[in-house]
Amino acid sequence: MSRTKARAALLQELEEAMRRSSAQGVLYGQTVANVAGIANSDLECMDILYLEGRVTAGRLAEVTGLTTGAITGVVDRLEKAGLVRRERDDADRRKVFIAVVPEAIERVGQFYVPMQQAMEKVFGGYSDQELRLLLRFANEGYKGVLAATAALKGLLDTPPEKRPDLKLKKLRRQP
Amino acid sequence: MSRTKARAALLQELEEAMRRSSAQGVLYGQTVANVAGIANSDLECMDILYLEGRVTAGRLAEVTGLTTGAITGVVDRLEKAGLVRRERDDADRRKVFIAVVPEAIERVGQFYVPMQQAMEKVFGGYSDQELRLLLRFANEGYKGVLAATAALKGLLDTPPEKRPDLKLKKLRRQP
DNA sequence: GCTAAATCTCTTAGTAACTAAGATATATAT
DNA sequence: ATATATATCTTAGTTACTAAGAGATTTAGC
Repeated sequence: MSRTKARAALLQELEEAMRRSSAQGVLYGQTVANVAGIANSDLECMDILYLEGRVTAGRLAEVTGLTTGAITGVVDRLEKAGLVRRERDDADRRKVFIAVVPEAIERVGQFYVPMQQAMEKVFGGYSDQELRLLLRFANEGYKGVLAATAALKGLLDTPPEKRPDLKLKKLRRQP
Repeated sequence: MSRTKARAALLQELEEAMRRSSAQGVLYGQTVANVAGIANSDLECMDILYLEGRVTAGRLAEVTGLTTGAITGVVDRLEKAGLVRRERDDADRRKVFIAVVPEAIERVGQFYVPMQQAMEKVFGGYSDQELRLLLRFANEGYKGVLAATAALKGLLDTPPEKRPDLKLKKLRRQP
């Protein structure tokens, strides 16, 4: 096998391995939501709030791709559960900031313990230098995925008849 | 900063970076479903079918965590869209295998092109040896996530009053 | 072999969470 | 000031989900 061909094979194997592990990551998230007894979108918003801190309802809609109406429902449920608080912005009173209540971090975070333990075990098999490489990849990968998401979203703005549409939604069973 | 403390900080940074990039990965998947015009679960099943090949309806339910009734709906939509075919097992006629129709790979796969391109660009910055490290990590990480998912699912079998429940579901807005 | 239990998918009825459109409240621009 | 824009919420209708159970087929016990 030639040098470049070996690399091509490596890249393909890597792509599949990443795809597989990220698919399993999605399933872990679904399981967390399930065990915690909250909707998937609710957990996703908690995750965004954890990473971004206090954000507006509109920002949640933007990031998750949900409508603002759907976000109202998400925040209603999370607020009623005592996980987040609505905080009106005094500078611009149209805005509503959503903030995680302190104890919620722990209440939700406990369900990530199995994942953290598994990851600590995996990381244990790597040297500091190797971990730094993984960190570099994680950061670059994040930026790559972010760019890819933006590129894909661009397709939504292209005229629908000009892009291939699978037309799967709004299908009802045959009588 | 001491040697071990440096590693602890590195691990924490790594965890956050992974969490961030995997969250963005979820969003990419949602965007694909959106652009393709199919439900999230439908795409998830297509992904499983791509990775595992021909699988039974029951296996899809097991892997996705959906009920078999929900899978019937997923497969109905995918079949009507011409992306999969139901194939009754002749050896055990209760079983229904779901198989991706050949052209569907391309029809769905096109939406992963932006991601592949972004990843190729990222991978370009790594030597073969480094890529092999990433591959090793991806494989070990997959196993770790798989184990973590199983561990978390174990909580579902523990008596609900014995485990911390967020009790968020089935909440309705106040009148 | 024949009956009972188990297994696999599908059906049905009801529910939760979503979208689309527009209402409301506040902010910005002319 | 008035008009336009922005941010969230509300309402009505839709979609995809669950729970429970009905077929259809297979496996186990006698």
